[in-house]
Amino acid sequence: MEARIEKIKQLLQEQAYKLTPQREATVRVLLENEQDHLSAEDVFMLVKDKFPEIGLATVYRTLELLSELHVVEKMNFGDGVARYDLRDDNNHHHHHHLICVQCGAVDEIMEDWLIHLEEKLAREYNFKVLDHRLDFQGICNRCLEKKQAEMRQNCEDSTVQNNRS
Amino acid sequence: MEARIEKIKQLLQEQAYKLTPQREATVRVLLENEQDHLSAEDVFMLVKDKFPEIGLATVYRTLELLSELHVVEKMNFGDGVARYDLRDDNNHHHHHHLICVQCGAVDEIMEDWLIHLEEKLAREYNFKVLDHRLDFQGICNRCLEKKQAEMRQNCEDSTVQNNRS
DNA sequence: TTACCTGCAAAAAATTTGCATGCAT
DNA sequence: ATGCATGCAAATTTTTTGCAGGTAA
Repeated sequence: MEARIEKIKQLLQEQAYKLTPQREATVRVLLENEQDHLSAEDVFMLVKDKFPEIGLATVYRTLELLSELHVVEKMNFGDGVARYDLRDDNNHHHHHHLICVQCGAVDEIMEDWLIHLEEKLAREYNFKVLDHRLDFQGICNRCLEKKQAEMRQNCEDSTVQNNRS
Repeated sequence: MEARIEKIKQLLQEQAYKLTPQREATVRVLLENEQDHLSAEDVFMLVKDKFPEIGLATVYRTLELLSELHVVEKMNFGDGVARYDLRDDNNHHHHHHLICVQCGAVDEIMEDWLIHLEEKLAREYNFKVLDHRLDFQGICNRCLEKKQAEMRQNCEDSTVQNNRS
């Protein structure tokens, strides 16, 4: 944690930016919620707990800055708000998203399945890939299991009823 | 074209919606610009040419409706506006996007490269895929060629200068 | 100092909603 | 007449910007 903050601090300083207390608090919130996909408003409210006098605009400006430095990635899952994902130490993101249309959860797959597709693109389409994004919409394992459990339950119920009648 | 309008009309009527002149004009604009990725505002301005008294809210409502019926897909490319993509006749979209970070062009690849990944997801992650989205950010062939041409030009220029001196 | 940073408030941009009216069945 | 649809304007939501003051090298 401290090491990653240090690294981000260096990155900022290389470009003559400062890691101000507000920026550090923002980065800490992002690190502490790395698996979530927080909106600017989410980040703002979490930062406010530690740093009540911060303004929303500062959070926006910080996220914008971190986005330019490729420390975070600005994403849109189609719900009208931008969400921010921390990138890994090499400023790469090798994950894909599994978006559950039932419960809204966003899970991640930490593998990169697209390397050979990127090569294919360079070769066949003359497109130089700098980054990619892969999202799947569907039903997550938890919702599937819940549904299966319900179906089992219904089945048992009807068995009981059959026995009764 | 007329056949596809007819199909959409049927889809609407199945759900007790009407294909009003405003809605038809909107759908026609989408069909005529199928390869583009129009924003609501874009659609509004194009529809206004044929149907000057239409309101922006109606366009939004129509796009929302078409989106619910899976006639169009609402997409976000991260520039703050929602864009709308017509789906094919089976309400599937088998395309991926090539987004040029230089000129902003959005090209499409009309193949589906993810079928075996979707199988893998079902198998290994117990995730039921309903839809997916694959975008690549990078530099398109046109910008690459332009850059290459410029480099050739620079090279020739310096040769001339070398000859002169 | 100088240039960066901040909070606040106002502005801008995108989208949604309320409402009176219109139109088809 | 009933209920869906519309245009307009107002409201909401998300994000950006202007500005006056603060701060650290």
